[in-house]
Amino acid sequence: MTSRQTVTIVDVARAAGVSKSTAGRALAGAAEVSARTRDKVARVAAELGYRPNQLARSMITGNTQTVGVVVPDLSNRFFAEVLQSTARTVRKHGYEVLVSSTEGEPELERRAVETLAAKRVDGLIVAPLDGTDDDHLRRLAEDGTALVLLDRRAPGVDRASFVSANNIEASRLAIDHLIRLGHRHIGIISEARYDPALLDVTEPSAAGLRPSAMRLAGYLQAMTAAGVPTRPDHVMHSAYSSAISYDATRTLLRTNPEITAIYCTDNVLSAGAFAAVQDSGLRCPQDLSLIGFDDHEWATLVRPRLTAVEQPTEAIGVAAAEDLLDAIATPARPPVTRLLAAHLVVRDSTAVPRRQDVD
Amino acid sequence: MTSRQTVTIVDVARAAGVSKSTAGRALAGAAEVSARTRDKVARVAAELGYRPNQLARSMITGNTQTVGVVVPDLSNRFFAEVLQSTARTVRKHGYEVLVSSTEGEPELERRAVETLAAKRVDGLIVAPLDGTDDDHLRRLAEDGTALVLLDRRAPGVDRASFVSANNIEASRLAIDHLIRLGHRHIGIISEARYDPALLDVTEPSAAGLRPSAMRLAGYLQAMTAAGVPTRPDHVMHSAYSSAISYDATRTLLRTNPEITAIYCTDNVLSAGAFAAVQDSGLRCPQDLSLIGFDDHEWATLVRPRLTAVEQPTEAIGVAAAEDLLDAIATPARPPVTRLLAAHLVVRDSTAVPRRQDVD
DNA sequence: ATGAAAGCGCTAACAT
DNA sequence: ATGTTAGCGCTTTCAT
Repeated sequence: MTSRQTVTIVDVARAAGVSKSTAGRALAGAAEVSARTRDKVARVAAELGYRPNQLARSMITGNTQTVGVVVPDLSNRFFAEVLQSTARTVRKHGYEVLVSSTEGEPELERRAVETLAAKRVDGLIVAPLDGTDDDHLRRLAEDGTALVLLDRRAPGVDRASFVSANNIEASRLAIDHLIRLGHRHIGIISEARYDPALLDVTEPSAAGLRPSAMRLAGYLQAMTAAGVPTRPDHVMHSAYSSAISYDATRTLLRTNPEITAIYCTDNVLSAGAFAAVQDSGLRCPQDLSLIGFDDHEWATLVRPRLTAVEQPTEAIGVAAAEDLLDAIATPARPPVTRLLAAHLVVRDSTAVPRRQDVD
Repeated sequence: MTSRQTVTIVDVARAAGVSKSTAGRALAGAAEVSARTRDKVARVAAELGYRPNQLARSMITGNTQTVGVVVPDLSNRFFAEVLQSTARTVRKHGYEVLVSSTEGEPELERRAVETLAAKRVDGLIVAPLDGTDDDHLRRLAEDGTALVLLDRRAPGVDRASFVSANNIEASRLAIDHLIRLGHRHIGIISEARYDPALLDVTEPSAAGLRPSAMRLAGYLQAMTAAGVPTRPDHVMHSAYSSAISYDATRTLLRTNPEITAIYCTDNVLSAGAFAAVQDSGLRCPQDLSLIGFDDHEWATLVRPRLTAVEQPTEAIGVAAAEDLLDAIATPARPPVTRLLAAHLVVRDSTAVPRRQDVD
């Protein structure tokens, strides 16, 4: 057979000599069907290669057993691993995953959400971009679709749960470590830009700030709390690219030679920063300490081994999935916020600064 | 509104004062609708927050604008990147991706394929596991569902296209490089086991061999072609795990001290092998050359920089997607095979062996 | 325990 | 240019 013509339940019913409804009941394993007919129907269905049409079923039941996952970048290890653990978790509960990568474009995110909604996913996990507009998400949540925000809260959207690492605390771990070692001039490579207002962002889940802004806030706050003055020129902006991070790091080191430590606040930026330090002529950690972000498989392969702040990636994926399933099962349930703790893995790229710099 | 109660086309039609079909035509942008009613319907639809039900549409049109992607491991960088480029490619043509990770379990693969088929995906890209049974895939293809096999051919399944790197050629690149440098005792870390029959597998797309077996075949053939004897004890088996690869590499080096070069044939095995070489006490590349597989972001971060065989990951994802879309558009079209060339990136982990070993 | 009929939301003939 | 009708394949009343 080359035909895409599929076997329907009517074909099964006819071949088994029963009505369509009986066939349906038998296939569903309903109790009110005689064992005889149930076997007969099952056998005939197998012979014919019957495969139930989930679309038709969904039309009636109103659920598709499918959840959507919308992330900015699937080739980013963080999102890839979150997707992996999310997919595993929901599958155990009978759900599949429709995935969409928005590649940093807000318009793609909007369309992805619309498309998945049109496909009637039962719920949606979205790591929203920093676009201006969150209408598509708000509408979705208000229509009653289960929604979990991942990694970044969307300002106008209540009624959605939020799962993320505690990014303010994550930065504090890194900065406290450096300050304890004696560092006073600590640079940061960030996707966010310096903004004194970040000093006041204390609630790590409140604002709709991007993770990078949260991490910058944590840096500023930890410095300030320790009595170390923050300097705008020590906050180096970099776009979401390893190559750009490389340049940013080189520039930071060149223009601010007093810096004895660098904290890099993102997965993809860490690789560029590490390479830049290697090429800078400075010895790490003797001349310069470096802290990366996220767990890289290369953290223990490079020399010096990389000290890094690691997010509980898998736990985040599981938490997002579980909360979504919960919201699907109990629509009335109020949204929850789950901030998971990051931890600092101290390896060899951080040490006491060579010369104690004093202001 | 907290209700999941959705606005249907009937609601829109009624509010616009037209019939259901006119509303449908207007929404679809059909030409035979007057500009006036089209505007009216569009306005009313927007006001009501109407969102077309793609399920209902699919019931009629017979296509879901969705393709399935089934891979063994989403946290493997190779599959993550293939998924990324596949998703991007199909999205440009109006398709979304249902993804499933089989985590190395054949039973999960079978279920995933069944589930996606029940959801009536228009086509499927599958990187099949090495389970014994390919019935689920054969049935799918014979039912006329577009099917592209990724990375590994499934023996019993013709009527499916095949997209992969040329793994035999990939190994030849690595081994020729080493032999040209003067190596005669070259070990290999492989997920496959030594098998002399692999010497005869010349057609890189014919057999249903796993990529690892193909790469081992390429190793054996390149050695033999160069007149270098192959030795079963130089073929070191490792399971799919970086830690196990570490142990395998250590063992290989201990038991076969004559080895001057190691070729590692897999993504996740490469990290373990590199760490093992670091810890072995041997200097790389002076005492031991190492070739890894796939492009790692750490290849240029470690010292020595890693020489590696790189697959055209993105091109593979695009090719798989394009072929699938082609097969969907032209069901009668015969399956095609696309073997993309890998290339060797020579960095610093390979060099002339210290002592020329002679047999 | 089984069958007949209704209908999920939409598109696609077939009218007019 | 618009309305009417008939389904897509299934589940779910409602009968019997």
